[in-house]
Amino acid sequence: MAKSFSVKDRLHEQAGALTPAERQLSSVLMRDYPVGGLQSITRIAEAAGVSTPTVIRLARKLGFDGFPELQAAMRDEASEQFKTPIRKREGWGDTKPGSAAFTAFAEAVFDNLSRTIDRLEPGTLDAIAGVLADRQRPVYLSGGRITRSNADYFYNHLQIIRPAVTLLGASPNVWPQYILDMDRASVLILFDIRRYERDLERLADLAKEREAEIILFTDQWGSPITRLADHVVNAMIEVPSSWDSTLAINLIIEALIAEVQTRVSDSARERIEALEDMFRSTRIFRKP
Amino acid sequence: MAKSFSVKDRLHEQAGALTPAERQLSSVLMRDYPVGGLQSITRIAEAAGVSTPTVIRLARKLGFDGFPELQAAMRDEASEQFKTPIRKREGWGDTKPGSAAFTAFAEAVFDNLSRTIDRLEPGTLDAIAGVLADRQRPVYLSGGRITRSNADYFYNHLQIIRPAVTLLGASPNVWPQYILDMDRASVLILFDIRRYERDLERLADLAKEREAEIILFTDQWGSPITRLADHVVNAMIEVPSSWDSTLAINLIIEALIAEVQTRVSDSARERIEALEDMFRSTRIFRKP
DNA sequence: CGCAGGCTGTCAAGATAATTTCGTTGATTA
DNA sequence: TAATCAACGAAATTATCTTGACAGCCTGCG
Repeated sequence: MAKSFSVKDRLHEQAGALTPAERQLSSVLMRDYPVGGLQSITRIAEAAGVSTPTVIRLARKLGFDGFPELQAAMRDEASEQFKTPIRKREGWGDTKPGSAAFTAFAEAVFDNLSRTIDRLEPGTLDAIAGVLADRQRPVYLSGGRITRSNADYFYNHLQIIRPAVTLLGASPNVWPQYILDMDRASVLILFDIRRYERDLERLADLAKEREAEIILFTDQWGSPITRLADHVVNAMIEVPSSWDSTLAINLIIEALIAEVQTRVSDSARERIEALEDMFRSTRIFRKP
Repeated sequence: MAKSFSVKDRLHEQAGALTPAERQLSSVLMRDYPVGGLQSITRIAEAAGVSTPTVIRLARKLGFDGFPELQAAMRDEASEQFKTPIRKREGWGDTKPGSAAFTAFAEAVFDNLSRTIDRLEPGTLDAIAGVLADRQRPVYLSGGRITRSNADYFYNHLQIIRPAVTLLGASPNVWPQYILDMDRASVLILFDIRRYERDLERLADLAKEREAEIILFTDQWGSPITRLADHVVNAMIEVPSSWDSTLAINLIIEALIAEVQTRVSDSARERIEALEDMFRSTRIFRKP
């Protein structure tokens, strides 16, 4: 291969042919590219958690004679990029990641995330995490046409962390039997963003009659269920697209998963370990 | 080495106290600042036409312990200047959105998102959108234990936008019948993040044998499927949690949905409207 | 179950870099 | 014309890096 390829290019080109340790290393190199590669081989190896020979092997695989040559190449690239007067830097400034549309989209998402966080009531997450960390309380989840995936994602994790978690299926016909089981200890997590769905509201009504605690994830305008909910998370969902973005909802979900996991950690540890044993058939890569 | 002034500042500050040889050296350092200072002391000394002890004496005069410290300082400066504007994200300092844990989590997510974008190969999104916008090509999706939800989310939208979209179920037992249908026109979208799953790799193998085009969403380290994939998206997934974050993957998914929607928009419009009519007539939602 | 082969770390030798020591140079001054 | 001293580099010394050789480990296969 010709010398004109950047280290980044070469890494990507060889991506498929890299061994696990080399991938690990590659990701460290990319992390602070290209300046990160300008320290001694020892330091780089340490940062990546691999041995120094592995670094050399990667350098060779990329077509260099040895590590010093790789480093020289990266230094040249760094120097080159510093010389270009205006930030022609890829990624954001302009151009590269495809269209301007993508940049606009990404910026809207960033904006949504910050604004969603800003708008959160201080105690809300804490309260929700507290409720979900109580293993005595059965948890039910349901979502709308689109947000069903979000409910599914939340369910997926919760159900591993703690017992008594139920995902209400897509078809409202089967909901009543679950509703029958609800009581004041029950927790119902609902997702309802615009194009608010009547069925969900009815579900919330019935659950409230049985005094279940309702946690609602909705959009900036607020689903009608707001009036019934004990805890409400308003996420910003508008992006330059025909579709709404549920990324802000996912952010909150993931944060809650982390928090709930922490709170129930002792009791959950054995649960998770048991599960992992069962999943052992799938190979593990590398614990951080 | 008390203060945190840049090397440039220190050189300027000491300008009057420099000896001729040091002045010479200083000017060489400034010529390709700060990257020029990142080679070995020998090379720098040669370039400046001075001896290596002179370099060390200058480093000490500037307040460093030795040459390596000076070099580390210059590397940090270079690295700092390389950071993309978005990533600085100093904003929301102390907006008390609850715990410090949450703030840390949110910051990690922001970092993940921007780094994921940084790392995207320029043409990738474009290429993927192009493939998915071709309504002649049947699309199949599948994911792992956790990422199944992401696949589901993508499926949910794609299936509304265009025909011939299939979500492969949770149980690998039923995959073979779908694989039988695949050919060189088929597109297989896979999600595989760490704790890479063997079943998915096998699926990819079989699909590749039938010459299907494979689109892979994986993590920063890269699933083994990378070697088989025609398009790869590497998302950063590490957060301060026991669980990995798939938010960056979702960002790309949503961006792709927006883009594909735009490309097929004319033909998709009638499709969506038809669907909405059906939803309206059966019952459920109201318009926002 | 045992073997083959790929992956990766340990170790030690050889190479290079960084620092110290010390002597030379040249300018300044008595 | 010495004597002094800062500036500087050559060479020696020490520290660190780079690389090759080798061995352990895991995985896949018969």
